[in-house]
Amino acid sequence: MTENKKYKIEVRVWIEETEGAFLGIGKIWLLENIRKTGSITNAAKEMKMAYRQAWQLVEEMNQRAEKPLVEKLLGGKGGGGAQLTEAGEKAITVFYEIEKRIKEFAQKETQNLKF
Amino acid sequence: MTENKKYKIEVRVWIEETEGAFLGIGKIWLLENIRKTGSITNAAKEMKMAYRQAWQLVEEMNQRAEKPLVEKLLGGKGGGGAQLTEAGEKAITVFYEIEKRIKEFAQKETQNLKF
DNA sequence: CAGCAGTATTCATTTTAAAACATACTGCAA
DNA sequence: TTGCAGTATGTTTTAAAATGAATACTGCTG
Repeated sequence: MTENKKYKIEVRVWIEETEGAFLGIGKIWLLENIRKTGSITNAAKEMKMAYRQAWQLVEEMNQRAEKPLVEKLLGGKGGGGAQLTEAGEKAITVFYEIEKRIKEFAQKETQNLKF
Repeated sequence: MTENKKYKIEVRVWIEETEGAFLGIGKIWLLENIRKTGSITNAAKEMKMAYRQAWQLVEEMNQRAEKPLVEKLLGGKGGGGAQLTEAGEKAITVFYEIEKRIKEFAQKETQNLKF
């Protein structure tokens, strides 16, 4: 009896805007970590990514969304921080909904793949 | 009247095997160019990629598919060449079919995206 | 007003991936 | 038996991306 390898379909979903890729799972994780930690600095540490990089991603998201997804607080108690706007919260929800539907659909296509 | 940016969903599809990513659109293009040109060398040129890289991709595909997708001919008239096996042809067909269905489904999800 | 913790920004360094280069090998055909 | 064109494979260069380090700034609080 021949041994059959198992193959499965994987799907990566992201949202494009006129200038190119706008929001994918990486930025969504960043948003979630900002929500969890209250700052870009700590979100970046959580994800073991450079603050600089995280800050740039936030900048890009904010500029290219119709309304900012992250509100940044400068100075003050605790030095400031960052928190999600309503639009930011919604972005997470909407992204995961769409991603879930597409991935579920893709899984259905995974019947009897052979190569 | 508020100006609304246009957002659309993009999807990348690939096939995974136990050891990780196995076959995505990049390798499919390579297969198609091998079919078109009859050799890895010329397929690589067509795609402006290094021969070494193209050769490694073919190697990887062949090892991880149940049966080789590309048959390589060593030496002889014209120095040899490469051509698709039946499994290689089928891989292209199957991949595009799956990708098409998933992308079509994803497009339907693109109604009224707002961020 | 000095300390603090985070944001904002520039510059140098490291890491990584890709490409380029170099050589050996294969087997037909002139 | 030499040329040829492609495969096979290791080494070196280059280019791109991520990281790290350094510095200024912000505005509350003791």
